[in-house]
Formats: sequence, structure tokens, C-alpha cells
Amino acid sequence: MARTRNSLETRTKLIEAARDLIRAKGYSATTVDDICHSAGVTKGGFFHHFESKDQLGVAAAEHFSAMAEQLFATAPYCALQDPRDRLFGYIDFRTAMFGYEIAQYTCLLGTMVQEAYSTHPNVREACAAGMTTHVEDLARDIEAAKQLYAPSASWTSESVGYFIQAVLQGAFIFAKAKQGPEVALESMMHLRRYLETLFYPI
Amino acid sequence: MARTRNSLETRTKLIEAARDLIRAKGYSATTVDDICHSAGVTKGGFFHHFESKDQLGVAAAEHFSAMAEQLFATAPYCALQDPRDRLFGYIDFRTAMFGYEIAQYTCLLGTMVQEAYSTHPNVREACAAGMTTHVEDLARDIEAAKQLYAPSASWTSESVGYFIQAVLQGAFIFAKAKQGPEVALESMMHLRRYLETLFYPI
DNA sequence: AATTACATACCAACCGGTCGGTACCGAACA
DNA sequence: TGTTCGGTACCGACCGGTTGGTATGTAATT
Repeated sequence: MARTRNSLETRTKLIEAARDLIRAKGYSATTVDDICHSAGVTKGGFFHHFESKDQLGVAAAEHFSAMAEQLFATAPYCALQDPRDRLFGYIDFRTAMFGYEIAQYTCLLGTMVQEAYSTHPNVREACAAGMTTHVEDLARDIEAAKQLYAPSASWTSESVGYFIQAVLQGAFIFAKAKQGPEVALESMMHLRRYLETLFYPI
Repeated sequence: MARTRNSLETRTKLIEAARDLIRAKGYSATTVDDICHSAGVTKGGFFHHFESKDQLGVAAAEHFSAMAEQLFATAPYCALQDPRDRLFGYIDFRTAMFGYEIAQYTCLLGTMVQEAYSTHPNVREACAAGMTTHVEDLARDIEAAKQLYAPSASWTSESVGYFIQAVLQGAFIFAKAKQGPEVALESMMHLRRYLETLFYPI
């Protein structure tokens, strides 16, 4: 084993192992030993980088948020001129992700916050922050599209952003429950249909 | 302590304690000791009624499903003649529930299946079954409303039922993350608006 | 008398976290 | 150039407490 003794690399390996395990088993069921074994690090190494399991949860949420931000900031649809097209590009992009394995497209933040919201306040806060940031990013395109296609509509772009995320989170739950994306994909179709009614061409 | 030595009552107390604890802390973080303490039963009593924690999880899912079925089968809106009115009665009824405490209106099935989908197949199956049954019940009104108000629409009533549930599940996640129902309520409003577009009066 | 419905006491495995130690680094100094 | 040195990265044995689950006892019900 070529141990490279790279602090950042080890830390990242721990976080990514946590991300994958928590997405599959949940936060509580994922043990520190699990994470260490999966990352090829010992317990001593783990607690050198994180002072508690909770703090790793927070770090994982932040890491996930950063990854998502980067992913959706560099996706092909971002190059589109029309903000409405970018919004539907986002929807279609996320819909296409349901083609991968469940543990690859589900949201770490939504999974963690369900378990942690009342017992692990730091984790809850980190998840909420990540989700809020993502909605804010999304809401910028929604707002721009609103100015163009529905300037006098009564809804706020922020609430539409949250609605989109709610559908996604619910779709993830059904993908897990049904062990497949079929039902989730139909929900994404309904979501798209709704958004089309919001941004009717002038 | 008035020990009543009533088998069914003890079993129900265990299930309801599990329901409340799991909704607040998740399945894995809820221990058998927790449940026993909360229900006022010892561990011996617990394992007299359930042969494993998993089986309790299954029983809790079934209990929750039965309770929900009863709740939504006897709610005031069920008396309405028009299936479209019943559907919106359901939406408004569920929207109103966001006024209670988080742990009272969130869905045990959605919470459990997030954690259990890959590691506790029996629990996953019980959750999926309960959710499917609920959607089927709901889809009956949707189908009847479709016949009246949108007979030639291309969507299936089942998919609309799942969409409604997806929004609800997502709304629960945001209510937990945000520690309040505001964002969730806005999502319910968007959901209602969408359903209105589906069932436009003839 | 037999069965049911619990309580008590207990277990091995596992949990998050600690701790003393070690391998390795770059900088300072001779 | 070689040596020392303090700090960082990491190891792995260990700890007290907790976990799901069991073995056994006993009082009430049938």
C-alpha cells in the first residue's frame, strides 16, 4: 500500500466514504468504524481529522453542498441564454440523473436531515444551509425567467425553488421505497408540466 | 402503576412509542430500550411481542398505514359529493396538518424507508406497501375527478397520487430542515395550484 | 395444570471516543 | 551535509457504556 500521507486527501477520503455510506444506510446506522474501514484509515486517523462523528456529518454536508454547487454551475444547460431554458435544463438534467444508481443521485442533505433534525442540531443546520444555498442559486434563474415570462405572477421565485426541491426529495423517497425510479420520473414529469404553466410564453 | 396485563394494549403501546420515537430520531437511533422505557414495558415484554426490532418496525409501518387509512377515510371532506372537491379537501386537510408539531404530521413511512431501504428489506417493503395503498386510495378520487373534469388527459391518476405524496414527503423534509412549516406550506400551495390546472372545469 | 404475559438478570458484540506511541516532514543549526 | 527538533499525520489497543437479543423466573389468566 502506497500510503501517501496527505492530510487533505485522507480527510476527503473519509468524507466521501461517509457520504456514500450515509446515503445507503443513513447517518445513525453508519458507524465511525464503517467509515474508517471504507476509507482505509484507522480510528486514530479519523479522530485526528474530526473531533466527533457529528463534525464529520457537518463536513460531509458542506462537502456535498460544494460538490452540488460546482456540478450545477458547470452543467451544459448553464450556457443557455434564456433563463427559462436554463430552468428546464436544470429539471431535465436532474430527471436524467434518475438513470444512475439510487445511492448516486439521492441527496445526502435530505437523507441526513430527516434523521438528524431534532437530535443533531449541527448536522441539521449544515443540511439546511446547503439546501437553502442551492435553492437560492436556482431561484436566480427562476426570478429572471419570471421577469420575462410571468412578471405579474403572485408567487415568489424562492417558493418555486423550494417546490422543485420538495418534489425532488419526495421523488428520492419513492425511488428508495419502490427500488426504482419509475414513480419518481413521473413526478418529475408533473413538476415540469407545472413549471410550464408558470412560465407561459407571452 | 396500574398493570393491566392486556396483551393487545401493551403491544399497541410499544408500537405507538416506536412511532413517536422513530419520527423524532429515526429508526436506527431509536433503541429497543428507548421504546421500552417510553412504553413502560421491560425488554422481556418487548421481545415477547416482537421477535426483533425489525419486526417492530414492520408492525409500526402497518399500524401507521392503518391509522392513516382510517384518518383519511373518515375525514370531513370525504362526505363531499364531487370527487374533485374531495381531492382538494384532502389537499387542504393535509395542508392544515402542518399547523401541528413536526413529529405529529410527518410520515413514519417516509422517514423509515429513507434509512431502511437498503439495509432492512422487511421494513422497506412494509413502508412501500403502506405508501402504495394510500396512493391507491387517493387515486380513486383522482380517477373519478378525471372522468368528470379531464377525461382525455394523458396523465394517469396514479401518477398524480404519487406526485402529491412526493410533494408531501419533500415538504416534511423542509419542515424538519427549516424547523418550521412555512416553506412546506408554500409547496402545498404550488401543489394545489397545479392540481387546479389538471382539473379545469369543463 | 397449562399457557400467556410479562419482569429480571444477563450476555457478547459493538458503539463513539481516548490515548500513548510512531513514522515522517520541513526548518534550524552546526 | 548531517543532525537535531518540534510538529503533523496516523496507528491500533483500549475504555466505559450501550446495543439487540436471550435465559429464566413468576404471577395472572384460561
